[in-house]
Amino acid sequence: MAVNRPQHSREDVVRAAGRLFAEHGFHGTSMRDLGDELGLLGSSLYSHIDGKNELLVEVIRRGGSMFQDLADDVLATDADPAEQLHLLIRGHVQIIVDHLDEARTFLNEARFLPPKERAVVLEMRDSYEQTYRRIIEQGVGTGVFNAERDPALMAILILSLLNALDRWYRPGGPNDPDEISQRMFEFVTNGIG
Amino acid sequence: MAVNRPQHSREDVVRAAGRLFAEHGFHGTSMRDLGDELGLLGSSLYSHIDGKNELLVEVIRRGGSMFQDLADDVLATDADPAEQLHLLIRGHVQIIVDHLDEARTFLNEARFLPPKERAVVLEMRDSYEQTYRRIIEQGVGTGVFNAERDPALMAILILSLLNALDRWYRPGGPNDPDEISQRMFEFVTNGIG
DNA sequence: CCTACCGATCGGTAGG
DNA sequence: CCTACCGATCGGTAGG
Repeated sequence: MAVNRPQHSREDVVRAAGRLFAEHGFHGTSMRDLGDELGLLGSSLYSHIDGKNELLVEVIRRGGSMFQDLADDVLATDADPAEQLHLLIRGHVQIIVDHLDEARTFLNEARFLPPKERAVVLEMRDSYEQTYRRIIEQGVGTGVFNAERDPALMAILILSLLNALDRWYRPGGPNDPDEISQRMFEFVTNGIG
Repeated sequence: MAVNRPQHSREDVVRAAGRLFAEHGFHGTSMRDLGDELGLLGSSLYSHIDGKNELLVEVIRRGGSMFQDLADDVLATDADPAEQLHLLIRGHVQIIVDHLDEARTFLNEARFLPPKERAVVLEMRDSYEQTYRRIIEQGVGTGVFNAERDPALMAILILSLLNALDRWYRPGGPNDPDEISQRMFEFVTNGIG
């Protein structure tokens, strides 16, 4: 009897894992759940991957690298600080909207990563936050921002706004991504006062 | 042989559950973990409670009712909209700081509630969000706020800011709660521009 | 609150 | 990718 032919790629498995981890959480998703999602047995997944933890690492790595790439891209422009902040906000919203599963898993499930990989994610987040902080500081320097009291806290608050999007954004909802980023940028620069 | 004497109250069990659910998530916490936390066996917990789900419901109910009470208290004042918003922000920050475990469980684990209880939480959140929206609308009416384009979205953005606090607040950290709420209020009203 | 369990489910493996 | 498992752990119960 020949071994059955694979019907799915490793890529399919990672994507399905992202979907389930985002919706039910890492500990709320069993390998059998994941198998069901793809129409095969839980045990069959091990021909594509080494273990459940590897899937979490892979999904979160994908999520994290998108934000990292965005920060690199924005820093590579010679736009002024206000424009760079606008680009960061627009890009961040776009990532969450376009890659909701990976973003949600990155934002909500990273604490369940093995210690070493978890440390890597914490460094990535810190570096990403520093990008915001430096741009704010530059904007304070040129007078376009008025946050000299605490740019580090302002960076946290802006990221709080952005990262909460994965909790209320619904595809096809009343607000499209461009409108959301525009309103967020206006809120960040002017508040509601 | 007499039955052993209880060393813990139901209250102890619920509080310990809040601690573990907040840190490891509902599905990342076993009844044996919870027993360990209290120095007894997992099976012994069932003399205090009916099941694991009941603990989740109870912890989240406590979290949610604090925010509900805050909204009621603030609406009962005859302060102007800006002052009411300030009170909401200060109260919300205080709740998260003072009851971090219940707040984190309420904010992050409610999706694992049984359907009926989950629906109750969604209603509570919606009602709480409406409180923010109405106060913003009133402030727009009196001219103190400038958000006539979308008060509903502004309410979401303000709550995004507030609810993210449970992710970065560390007891005894560099920012005390009063300072955090003050900076948040300034950010909400003026932004960083 | 413990002893002594229960059936179900977990992540994962050997072999084809 | 399936068959046929494995030991460990899960939420929970009966009885004292």
